[in-house]
Amino acid sequence: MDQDAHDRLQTEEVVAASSPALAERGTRFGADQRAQERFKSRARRARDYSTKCSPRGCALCYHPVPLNPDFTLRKTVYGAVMAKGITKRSEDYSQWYIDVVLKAEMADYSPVKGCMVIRPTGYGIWEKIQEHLDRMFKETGHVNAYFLLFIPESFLKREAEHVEGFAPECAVVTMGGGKLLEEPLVIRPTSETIIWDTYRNWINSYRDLPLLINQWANVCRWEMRTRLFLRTTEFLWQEGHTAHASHEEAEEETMKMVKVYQRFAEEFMAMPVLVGRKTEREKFAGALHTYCIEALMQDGKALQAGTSHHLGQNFAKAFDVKFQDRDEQLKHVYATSWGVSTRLIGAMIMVHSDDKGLVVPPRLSPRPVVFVPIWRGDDEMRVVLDKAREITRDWDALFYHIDARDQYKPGYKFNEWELKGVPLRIEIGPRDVQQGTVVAVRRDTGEKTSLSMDGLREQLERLLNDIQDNLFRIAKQRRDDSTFTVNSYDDYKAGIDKGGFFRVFLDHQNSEVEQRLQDDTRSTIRCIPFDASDEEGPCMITGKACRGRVIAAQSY
RNA sequence: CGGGGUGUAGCGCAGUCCGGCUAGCGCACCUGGUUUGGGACCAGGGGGUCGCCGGUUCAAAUCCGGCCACCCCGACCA
Repeated sequence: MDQDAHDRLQTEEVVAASSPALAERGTRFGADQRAQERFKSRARRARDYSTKCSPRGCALCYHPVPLNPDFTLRKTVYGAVMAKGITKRSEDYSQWYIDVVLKAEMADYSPVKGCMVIRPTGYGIWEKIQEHLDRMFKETGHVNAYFLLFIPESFLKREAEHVEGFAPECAVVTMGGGKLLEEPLVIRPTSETIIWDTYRNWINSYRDLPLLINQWANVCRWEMRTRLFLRTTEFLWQEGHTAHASHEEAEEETMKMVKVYQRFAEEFMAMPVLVGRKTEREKFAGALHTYCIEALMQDGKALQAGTSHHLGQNFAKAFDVKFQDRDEQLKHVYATSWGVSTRLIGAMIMVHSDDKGLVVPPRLSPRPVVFVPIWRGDDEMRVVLDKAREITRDWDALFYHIDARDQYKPGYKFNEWELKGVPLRIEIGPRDVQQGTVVAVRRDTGEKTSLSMDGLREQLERLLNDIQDNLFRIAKQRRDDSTFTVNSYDDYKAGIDKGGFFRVFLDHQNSEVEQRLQDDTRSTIRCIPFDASDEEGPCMITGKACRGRVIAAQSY
């Protein structure tokens, strides 16, 4: 079906389907004539803007009550001027971040508050993250499965701490098919409950253990304040959920996965991280303890980039998941869960990017090399493009891209690809063709080098490795330069607003200490690092003797 | 929920005080031509319920009343 016919069909169906239904619902909910008119116009607008609007599935057309009659769509920002107009980091870091996300076309605002559209440039990076992590999960014995989006409300209430932690930020579906549901369905904020309810049926014997499953999914948490990629109402993530026969084995798994995250962050994202344990206050709702990786952004704020939880027997008890052990006893299983999300994309941006735009580490780049051909007139165009195609004939198609667009001049393309963070740009013009060379330009340093066309692929791979290493080195240097060791609370208060990780003595078992820290300084204990020394000292707030320094910082 | 800001074409804005021609400008977009080693140029063209509702008026983007949305900064929070 051609697009026009498709649109016509949808229009007719939507109007036919929505108007009577709306009118009926309007009556049912006691809405007056005007509200109905408004809602019809809202549905019409939704139809106009949503070409995918299916008469059976469109949430906008089928919404039972016009929650907000003056519904308006958010403005979108794409398509206009590119790198021009990126706020400098030094001027306004938050605005810089937003500018980079929007202008590099990573994501866009959406008609729904707090939600975003992940555009191909951003989604391509998520796919690379998935590709590498998925491999690492499978290499460590995990398999993928998919559970469900909807969680019966009662499930969430089964684990006391868990429900307390998540209830306030849950979205709940109360209607389906035009009728009130028997039991409201929570849109998953995380899947422990539904998964453990399922695991009960899958686990009988110690021979069924360990059960090592991962899920790639979307989740929904109704946050008060959202930021592109860092905290959105709906986001994408992976959540691993494992079941084990013993506490020790679950602990080993929890530790193993936080280390997988560390390796991924450092080797693929070129992002150095601290690895450690969360305090009681900061741990996952329902866990015995939580391990995490913490990264430092360029503005000196910390960002939690991944977590791994030892859930003990809490969920097994709440959902009655037992197995018969070798000793013939019935025992509750031990659980872990671990996850990273599209927040990692935000981390990548804030660790590596610069005032010219995005900087993508080569290993996260969907196409790390872009050719910008240069020509004068049709003859040269043919020669240059033919040469570029000849050079790349045997290359992996996902290694490079030839930007043959004729409506932009090379200079424009240079800026555009820099804005989008492509690690390596290859300039190839008539002179190069004659000399058998190309010019390679690194995104990280801006350095230009002339390379021979012979063995170009290998030279580029070397360069990419160099860029990857360099990005990590710079990020690590910055992190180390922004990590401070202080002993007095006064010194801490004097320094904390400037950002950075602070190695301090704090009585982290006392939640009042953390509360006071937060009230005084808007900072928190990010983690109790694994590699903390045995050094002893007085808590900088209470003076109580502590062993080992913790990491405190302001955070996102 | 508090503070600040903004709603006029896809984006950025002018016009609003002091009501009045057909609502402008730059970028982007379309057509044709010339260009192309760091954001090209010329000519022509398309695109706007001025956030929404109501009021005042011969006449409202502009004045009055009400509402809504979004962004930023806080508060809150895995």
